[in-house]
Amino acid sequence: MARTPPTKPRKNALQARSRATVDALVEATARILVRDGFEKTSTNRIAEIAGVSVGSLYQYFPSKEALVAAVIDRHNDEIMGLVRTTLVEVADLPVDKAVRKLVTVAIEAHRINPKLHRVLAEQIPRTGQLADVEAFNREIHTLVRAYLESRRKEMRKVDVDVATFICVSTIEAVAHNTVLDHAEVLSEKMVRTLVDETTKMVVGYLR
Amino acid sequence: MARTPPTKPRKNALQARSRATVDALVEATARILVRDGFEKTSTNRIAEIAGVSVGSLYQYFPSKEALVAAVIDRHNDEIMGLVRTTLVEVADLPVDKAVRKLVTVAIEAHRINPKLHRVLAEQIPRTGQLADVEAFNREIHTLVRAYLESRRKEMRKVDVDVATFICVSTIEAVAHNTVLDHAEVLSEKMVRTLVDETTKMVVGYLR
Amino acid sequence: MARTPPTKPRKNALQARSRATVDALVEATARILVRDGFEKTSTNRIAEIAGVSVGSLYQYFPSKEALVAAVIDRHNDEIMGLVRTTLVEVADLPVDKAVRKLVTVAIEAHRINPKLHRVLAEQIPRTGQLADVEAFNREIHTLVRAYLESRRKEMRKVDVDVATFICVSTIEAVAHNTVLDHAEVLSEKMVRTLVDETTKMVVGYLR
Amino acid sequence: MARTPPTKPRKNALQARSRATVDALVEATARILVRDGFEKTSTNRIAEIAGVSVGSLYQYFPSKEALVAAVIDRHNDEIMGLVRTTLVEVADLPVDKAVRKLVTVAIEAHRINPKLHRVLAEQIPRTGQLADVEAFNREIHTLVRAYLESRRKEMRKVDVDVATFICVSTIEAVAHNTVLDHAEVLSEKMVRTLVDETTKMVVGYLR
DNA sequence: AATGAATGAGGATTCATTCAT
DNA sequence: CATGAATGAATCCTCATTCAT
Repeated sequence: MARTPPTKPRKNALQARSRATVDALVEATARILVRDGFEKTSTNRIAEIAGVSVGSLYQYFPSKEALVAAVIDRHNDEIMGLVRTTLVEVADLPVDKAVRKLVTVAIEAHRINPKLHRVLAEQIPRTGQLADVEAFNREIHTLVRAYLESRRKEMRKVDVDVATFICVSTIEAVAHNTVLDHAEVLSEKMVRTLVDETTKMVVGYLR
Repeated sequence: MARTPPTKPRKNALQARSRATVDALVEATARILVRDGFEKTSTNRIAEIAGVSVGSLYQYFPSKEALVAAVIDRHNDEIMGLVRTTLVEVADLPVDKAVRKLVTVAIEAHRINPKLHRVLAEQIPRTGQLADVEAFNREIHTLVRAYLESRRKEMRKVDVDVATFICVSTIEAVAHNTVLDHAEVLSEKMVRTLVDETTKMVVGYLR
Repeated sequence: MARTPPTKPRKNALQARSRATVDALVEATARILVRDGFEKTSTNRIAEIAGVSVGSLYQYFPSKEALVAAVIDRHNDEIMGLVRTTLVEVADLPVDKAVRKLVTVAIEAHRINPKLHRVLAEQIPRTGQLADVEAFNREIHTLVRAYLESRRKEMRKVDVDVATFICVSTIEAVAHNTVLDHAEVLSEKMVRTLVDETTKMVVGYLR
Repeated sequence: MARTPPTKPRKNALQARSRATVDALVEATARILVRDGFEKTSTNRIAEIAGVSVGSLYQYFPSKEALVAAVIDRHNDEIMGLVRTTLVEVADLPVDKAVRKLVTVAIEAHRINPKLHRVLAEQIPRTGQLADVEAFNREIHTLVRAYLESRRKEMRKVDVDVATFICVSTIEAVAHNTVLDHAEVLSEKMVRTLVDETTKMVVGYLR
């Protein structure tokens, strides 16, 4: 394995000014990542767009990768916010209603920032410390698994882990391809159709 | 939009020696891509591993991207070979048998060279001329769609395009996650279970 | 000639607190110089180790060089303390006793802080204002010369300046090489032998 | 210990053009080292002065330190050439003649390029792989020791290692200080006086 | 006086690409 | 056709120093 650059933030930046700088840097990174892709994202450029000097950048982030990692974390947090909320809402619903909500939220999550999502999906491995991403995946798996476990009586006999794996993969893939392939032109009707169909498939599979 | 480098091979390399050089270069590119990742894949290194001078490399490929594109094409060709063959074999089979075969071949395809697959999946967009990849996706879609169309009578009423989209997404995702997440440790039993379950879901959905 | 940075301390630091800060800074500089070498000695690091902000550092020292110069001065002062004392003690002693004492004190001086001594020996020219170092050398020369002058009757006919130059060079070199080459492993027996031999050589030369 | 950059040349550069490039780089490094000192010696500057691109520099030297090491080696080779020759010439001479020649050659050696000598003396430790320098010192010690050993009968009873250490240190120090302190203004008369006196001291010591 | 966030010039190094041989 | 030396723009990152608070 190649050695990877450090990814942990350098300071915690609790003061207001620092906080603003850090935010500007992460925001700028996200923007450039979307506009130019990972390879063309240089630290000098990030600093420039953030309206900050390179020196400040390195005061808070030890490397380019650390910035990308911060962007990933921020994005994942947004997504996890949605997903967690949904899974709580869904806890007492029957499988069909729940799956529909999950499919819907998956698409919503991908729509938060589709281009960023794509770039990040591509760049995550290069970030080195992808621990956060694995944690992200694990949490989703755990939450979904817990739901399925609690609804076992409505379902046919399945290995819950296998079912979780297949459902999460499927829903994620449909959402990903829906949002990313069809880019910006995504009619509400189309979305509804895809939600319907995906729900049908997953629910059919579980029961 | 940034201008992208040329990606077409420079000459047709009809002579035997040329052919060998080209092959060596593509092979070397693939190997380094797997070993070191895209960022550390330099043309000088590729030439060295291929046992050729950089000058010769540029005789056959106008840019680094062209080499990566060639690797992608070669990999996609291998996959498409499998898929096309399978879809021919499957043409006269009922949906359940057919889906099972498709799921199986999807996993096989991902197992051809999982590491390369992963790297390529990450690098493709950066290649500029991603036309090839879209063509690849389009062909798969077309082939599967044709099969489903021909088997309409076994299926419930669905929009064939939507069904194709969902089925292809699902099968691809399960295969991808199965092979890449579970890395090298993938028991045959596990594979069979996942094939069974995925088949069950997709077939259940189509009928 | 390149312009050199200012090297004089910024204020006289008469207040007790100031004095403490200055000391802490000089001490920190010396420590980092020894630990990390000149190139890795940064003002931010010095301030940190000294438990002071960079801003404060620049309140007392106008440049990094000024700090290094302060360290050099402090070190030279320690050495000159020893040497002056010894030359006073030695004033009434015959040449053989005197030389032995001088050789001994030279080795002692190098042993005060050998690592710092080495780093400083390497860095001094870069300090710009190497005036202090020349002053240091001049004072030693002057003191030794005065002693030799006063003992002329015990000695053969020599140019006192030449003799001073050769004696000081020799004693300094033996002390330097003894301490720095043989690093930490320097038995007392070895030291005694070297003192004996060097004394023999120098005394033999003078008489 | 801090990690040190690589110091071994990258290629052997046997072709004529390469050889010229390498020479130009080493020569340029020496010149800049003398003119601006180690800290201001940047690779871009070296390349510029050498009339070569930075890229070429890095084709042959993996780091700035490697270049400095090459300069040191070249300089040491020049000196060792002189010293070896002298020790051969001196092999059959009595101690007094021999020492005189050695003192003379030591001063000559320091006069090859006094400024470079000074800078290198200061920078050697920072070069990391100082192996070559130690080898250099070891060889001098070995050669001188062998001579003294062979002339034992002319000498009083001494530990040959101790005598070698003291003689080499002394001669080196006098030469060093003579050439470097008195900079450019060094009359032949002065040199002769110093050679005479140093020889007298060392010979007196050995007999 | 002290703080420490911010600055940005400058330095080391890489690598796709060209071109003289 | 092949070679591989040469190029130099571009990138990451450091650190002495300043200055608003």
